[in-house]
Amino acid sequence: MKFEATTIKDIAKALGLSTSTVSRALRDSYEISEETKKLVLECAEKLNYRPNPIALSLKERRSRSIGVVVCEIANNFFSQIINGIESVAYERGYNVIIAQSHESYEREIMDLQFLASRSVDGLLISVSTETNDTAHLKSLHDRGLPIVFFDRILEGLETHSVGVDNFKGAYEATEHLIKSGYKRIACLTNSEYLSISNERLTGYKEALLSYKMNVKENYIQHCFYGGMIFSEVEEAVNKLFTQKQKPDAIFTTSDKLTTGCLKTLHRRGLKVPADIALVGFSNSDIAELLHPALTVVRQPAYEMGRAATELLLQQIESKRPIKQFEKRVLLPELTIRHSSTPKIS
Amino acid sequence: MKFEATTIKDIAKALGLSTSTVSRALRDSYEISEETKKLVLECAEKLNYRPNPIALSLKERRSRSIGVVVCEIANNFFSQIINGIESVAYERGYNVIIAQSHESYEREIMDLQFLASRSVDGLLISVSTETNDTAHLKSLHDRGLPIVFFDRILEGLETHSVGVDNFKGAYEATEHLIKSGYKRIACLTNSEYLSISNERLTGYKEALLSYKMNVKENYIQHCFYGGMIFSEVEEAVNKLFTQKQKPDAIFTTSDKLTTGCLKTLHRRGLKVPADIALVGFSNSDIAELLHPALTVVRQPAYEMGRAATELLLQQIESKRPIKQFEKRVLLPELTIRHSSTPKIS
DNA sequence: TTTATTTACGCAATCGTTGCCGATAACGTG
DNA sequence: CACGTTATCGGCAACGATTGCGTAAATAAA
Repeated sequence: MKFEATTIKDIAKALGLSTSTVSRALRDSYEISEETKKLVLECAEKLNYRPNPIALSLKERRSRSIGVVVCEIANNFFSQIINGIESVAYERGYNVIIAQSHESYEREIMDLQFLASRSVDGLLISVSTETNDTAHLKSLHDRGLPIVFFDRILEGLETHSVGVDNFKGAYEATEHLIKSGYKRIACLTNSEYLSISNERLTGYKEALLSYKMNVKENYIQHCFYGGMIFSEVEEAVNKLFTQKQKPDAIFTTSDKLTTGCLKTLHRRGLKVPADIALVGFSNSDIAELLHPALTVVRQPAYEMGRAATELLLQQIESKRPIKQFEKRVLLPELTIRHSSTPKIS
Repeated sequence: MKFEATTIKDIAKALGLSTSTVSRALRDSYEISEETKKLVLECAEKLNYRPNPIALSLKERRSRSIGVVVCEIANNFFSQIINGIESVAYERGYNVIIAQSHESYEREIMDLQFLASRSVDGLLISVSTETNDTAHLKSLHDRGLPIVFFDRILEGLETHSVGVDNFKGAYEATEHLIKSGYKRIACLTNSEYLSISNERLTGYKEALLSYKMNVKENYIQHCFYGGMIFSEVEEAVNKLFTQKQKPDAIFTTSDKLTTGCLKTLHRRGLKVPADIALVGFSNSDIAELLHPALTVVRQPAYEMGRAATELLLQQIESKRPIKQFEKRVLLPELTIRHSSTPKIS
């Protein structure tokens, strides 16, 4: 099964011209007479000619495609990010090739191999939870592949990056719980490898300290796979309830952790917020429909995707290597709903 | 900024061989001595050689990439589908290029242009809600581009297709409402252009008729943009409540319609299911956490994506044009939760 | 020893496009 | 008339990899 498209040769043959002339006529070169140009253009139209991007890629050594690596597509936050990425890429005539790491370092390396071998012009990546070194990225980057980090950012590689103010998001969420009267606030967070985990965790801790509350390590649970595996979340939540002093609120630091946590609380028959309050990072657009309506920290995912892609394309299309790298930080937004209703005590 | 990869020429030069010999050695041709092969292989390893897929594409007239057109990525159902698509494509060494139609016919045509010009080897498409003819697809299909429909299937084009038994899903959902004691069951559905809408609507109607209940046209509301635009859903729901006989249950036929409907009911201050029951198609994985826990018809989205991609790749890689087309129909699953609790009357 | 066969490799064309150079004709200039 | 200029166009090579064909050398067969 082949798909035969008309080439510049077909036009040349039809008009008795050379391919060079046709090529130039199509690119509106000054060397070609208006008459010939018109002929060529008409013929191209008639034969429905489309330049072959593959041939162009080969010649120009660029593919006009960018690679995107995320842990999962089926995740509100990332699908919204991809939406933003796709919108800019589309505007600028670029393909988006998507790969999922499924939170596996090994798979991430395979993804990069794959994307590099497909000659992507640039890379947008939110690293997997297992990733704690930059070796695999560095080798590509050193060979000249533009890379932009988004969401999960790795130190040790000089590139652009786009994220949110994780500290602020976490601080405000925790502060909100404190101000709502909660005294024993636990935190469910991702792998310690991830920059975002640590920033959010720090925000949580700082908020507690600001209000003269203790940071209890027992109240901090790490879920290595960040909610991708439900049983892990369930176990972490259960651990929180083995404490002598049971927490009266939980702050969760990612989308799947938040929903996973809520699910576990439901299964344990706990009432939110009566028995325990819940505030979490989430980009679900039905947070208000949850039981109870969820207080969430929402990230501007679409804008993050757009910003990251703009930075990447700017770098790809830059004539000179870029030395000055930008770290763009957007603001998360706290939306207060019922899951953190002020405590009655 | 360029990304220089090692080519077959570099190996040839390094070893004092011709490119043909290197090429053949790498492909383990019988014409090359074991000795030379070993040299070449070692050198390729050392220089970290990766064949340039663009050059291969140009020569073999295939790009090893497939195009996917959906209305929206940021939608549970479609992101799960894409997950399935990506999994098969990755296994088989294909790229996935994603385009969104945003439910616009015009945008869909542009997407197809774009994908065709990027020389995709095949196309997976769930048409936009505005699409009601096959002209744009037919011209590509006639020129030999393999196409597989999924979810939303268009008549008038002989291709493979993958969907669910929409009739059954809708029938069972409606039947469940009937058996739960609901008497005035309304239906919120998508554009009449879409095959899935009609099949689901028919399932709804047939269920009513089977139980000797009237089909009231006033109880059927079409949302042209299928929930993509919230205000449309809100308006449709509000219309249902202007009836003299207000409905006591709503059946919604797609993911965003279901959540949009629930959101509207919340805003109107209606209790579900006490004031009105709700059952809908949805692939949200937090349906059980909604208020109330939602009774849903869930489609095996991941499997649909996998099946569609397998059919497409089979067609792409087939030597002879395929004459016999398959319509693969998977089974949706009804999960009963609280939003359709038996009526107390 | 001569001829046939095998082994192992190189040359060149090809995919579609463009850049560089060269060619040709018409025309103007001194 | 000789030469330079300009306008228009064609030929060739190259991007990276594959492949049909040709061929030299080595080996086997006659």
